[in-house]
Amino acid sequence: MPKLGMEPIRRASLIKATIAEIGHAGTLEVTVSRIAKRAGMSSALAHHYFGSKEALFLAAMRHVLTLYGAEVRGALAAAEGPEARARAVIRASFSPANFRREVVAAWLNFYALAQTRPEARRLLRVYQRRLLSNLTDALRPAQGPRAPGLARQIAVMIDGTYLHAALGSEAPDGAATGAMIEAALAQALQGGDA
Amino acid sequence: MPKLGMEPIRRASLIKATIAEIGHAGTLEVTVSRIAKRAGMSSALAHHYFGSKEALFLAAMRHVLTLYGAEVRGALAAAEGPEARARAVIRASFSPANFRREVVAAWLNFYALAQTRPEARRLLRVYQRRLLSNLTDALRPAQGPRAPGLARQIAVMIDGTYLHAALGSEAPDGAATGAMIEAALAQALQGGDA
Amino acid sequence: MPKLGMEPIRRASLIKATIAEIGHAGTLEVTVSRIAKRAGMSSALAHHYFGSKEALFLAAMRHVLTLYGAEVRGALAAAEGPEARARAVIRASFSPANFRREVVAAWLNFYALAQTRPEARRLLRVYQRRLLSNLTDALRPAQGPRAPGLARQIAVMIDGTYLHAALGSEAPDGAATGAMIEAALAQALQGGDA
Amino acid sequence: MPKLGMEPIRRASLIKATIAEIGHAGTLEVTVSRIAKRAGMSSALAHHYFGSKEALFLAAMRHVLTLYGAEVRGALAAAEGPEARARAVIRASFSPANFRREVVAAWLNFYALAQTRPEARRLLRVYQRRLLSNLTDALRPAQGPRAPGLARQIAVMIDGTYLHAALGSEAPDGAATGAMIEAALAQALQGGDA
DNA sequence: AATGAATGAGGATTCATTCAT
DNA sequence: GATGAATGAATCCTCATTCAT
Repeated sequence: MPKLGMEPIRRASLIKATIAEIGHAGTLEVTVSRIAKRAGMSSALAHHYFGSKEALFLAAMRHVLTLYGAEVRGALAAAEGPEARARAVIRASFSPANFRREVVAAWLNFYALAQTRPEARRLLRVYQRRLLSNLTDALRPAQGPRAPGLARQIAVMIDGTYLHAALGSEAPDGAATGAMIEAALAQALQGGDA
Repeated sequence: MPKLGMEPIRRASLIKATIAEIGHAGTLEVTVSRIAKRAGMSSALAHHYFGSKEALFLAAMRHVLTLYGAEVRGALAAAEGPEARARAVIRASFSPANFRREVVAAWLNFYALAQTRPEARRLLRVYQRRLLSNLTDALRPAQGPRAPGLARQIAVMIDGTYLHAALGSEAPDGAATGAMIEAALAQALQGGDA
Repeated sequence: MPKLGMEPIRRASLIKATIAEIGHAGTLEVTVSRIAKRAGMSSALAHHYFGSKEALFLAAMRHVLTLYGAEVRGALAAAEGPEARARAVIRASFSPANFRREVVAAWLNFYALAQTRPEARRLLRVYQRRLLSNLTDALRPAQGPRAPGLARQIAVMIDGTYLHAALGSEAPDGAATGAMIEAALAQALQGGDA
Repeated sequence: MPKLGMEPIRRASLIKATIAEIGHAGTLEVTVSRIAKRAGMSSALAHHYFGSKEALFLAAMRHVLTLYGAEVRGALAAAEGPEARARAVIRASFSPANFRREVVAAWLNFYALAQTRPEARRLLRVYQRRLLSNLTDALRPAQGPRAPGLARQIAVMIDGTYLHAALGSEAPDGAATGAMIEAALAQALQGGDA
């Protein structure tokens, strides 16, 4: 019997290395060799497991989006009350795990990738739609017909914040950023009630 | 017979072609040859005028940012009253000239470029700072200490909207988008007054 | 529990798969992996049994030539009289077993292989020599000194026909082809007698 | 004004080098780099002029076939009388220019190539058809309905001879070979008349 | 016996850039 | 000013082959 069960380990290593490398370089123009080296293997093995550079990129995207989705789901489960649910989504978006320089850089580059690769675009669209529906569902009980508009507004602010963070030089401050958006939300809610 | 005064024309052609090509490809991975061909000259000439691919990209960025800045300035000059000035900035951001698929795609890619190239980063920072100060200045008379926060909120929404637009499949609708942000602004102002 | 006696079975599978794969691809540029997969095993096992890709190719060649040789011998044994013996050789060359698209393609590629690999060349030479002596022996009783020339003429026609068949789009028609050569032979004999 | 008119020179060099390299290696598995080096340039330039390895191979094939066609046409023009015309075709096929080890090896590999590449197959088919019609036309005046069969017989012998020559170790002897086929032809004609 | 794991070597292709004219 | 010519360096990808289990 041969050495077995390496595949999932290698795949995970490669995905992690891909995100790290893209984050580090700030570009999608990273070579498969670099990624493989960071993951501790030959580039040939990377191709063996993923078939192509693009497939590797897409897997990395899927991974980031999956992690994010899981975090949002977890936060939603723990939240009680509509407003709390909306805040939970925001907070998850800026949790330390997601809102790291590295991941933010990768995220931005995935947006760029989505311009060219249909599959990447599809993935991001799914993410957007889910984010939007999560927010809308959370806001509807209290805001009724204003919910979709508010949800969009918040979604746009989350993405815009990522964009800004990608430009900052220091490590992005998730807490502060989240607070800002939550404040905007609070104000919006308050304004609406007035 | 060397044609005199060709330089500025050639440079402009190349910059325009660069933006068009990046917008069309949705990537920075466009070749100098393609750009040059679109501009109706040899790639060698492109190098002659700009020295390197990177320099050409930066010039294109500068061009986009300059156009945008001019538009904002124009709108500001025509606006009367603080709120009108804030709305003017928003509207300029989504004017037909700026908020085209092509330009949006280029813009997004410039953000990605800024991750790697300090000069690109510098340019985008200047743009951000100016946008922010324009908005803050416009809002301060009526909002006082709330102005910076509101300004940041709007700025983030503008950028977030660009990001979203880059993902959409149809031509982005500047009017609708601008209206959404203006509505958010109005609400924020109203909420603040309450 | 190691299965005993698998070796000959595995080897035969691999040889068959090699011919099939070359025939199917029309090239020697088939990978060991593909061959092994077609034979239902891992490429590592193929190497275990044959040591190298080249050795596998040579074994496949040997197989084809051996089959052909057997067929010729069988036909000769059944033939009575000089002319019948010559016709038997021709017929064997275009028997359904040998004159299949797949085998013809492999055959042609083996000729190409013989350009580079001495062992492959040696094998083909042996085949040629045998074919020639079979024909010569068959023709000598009736044709005397003309036998060698006639034999060569027929041999050349057989090989040329394979070449043509390799180019045809439909499955090659062994019966018709053999008939043509036999007719040529008959004419030659008749012409000689005249 | 730049250095001009290199293209045809380079293309010719590359085609010549391709044939030489294939002939020398006896395989299509020659690298573009080797070909380019033999032609005295970088492999990048080879790609610049031909676009791909396959295109280069096809151009080389076309060249060989064109040369052959020209030689046949020349020989036909000089021949007087039906039989002489048929002999001319044969002789041209074994002229020193065409029947060189190198070219024969390339020829054989082109046949192998034709198994995979439709364009290569098309080219060879054109060659075959032309050869056949040349021979048929030459033979019809004297042989009438027997012409097509005879033509095919000769064509097959020509190709078979190339195959045999590819296997020989010494430089192939065009004169002797041609003579053999001509003898076969003569005999066939004589036989037919009988 | 058998195979998944792993890689080194190599090859086609691309491209920014330089240069001679 | 302008360009065809030319290339070095890189990158993705493939594959025969080896090895540990």
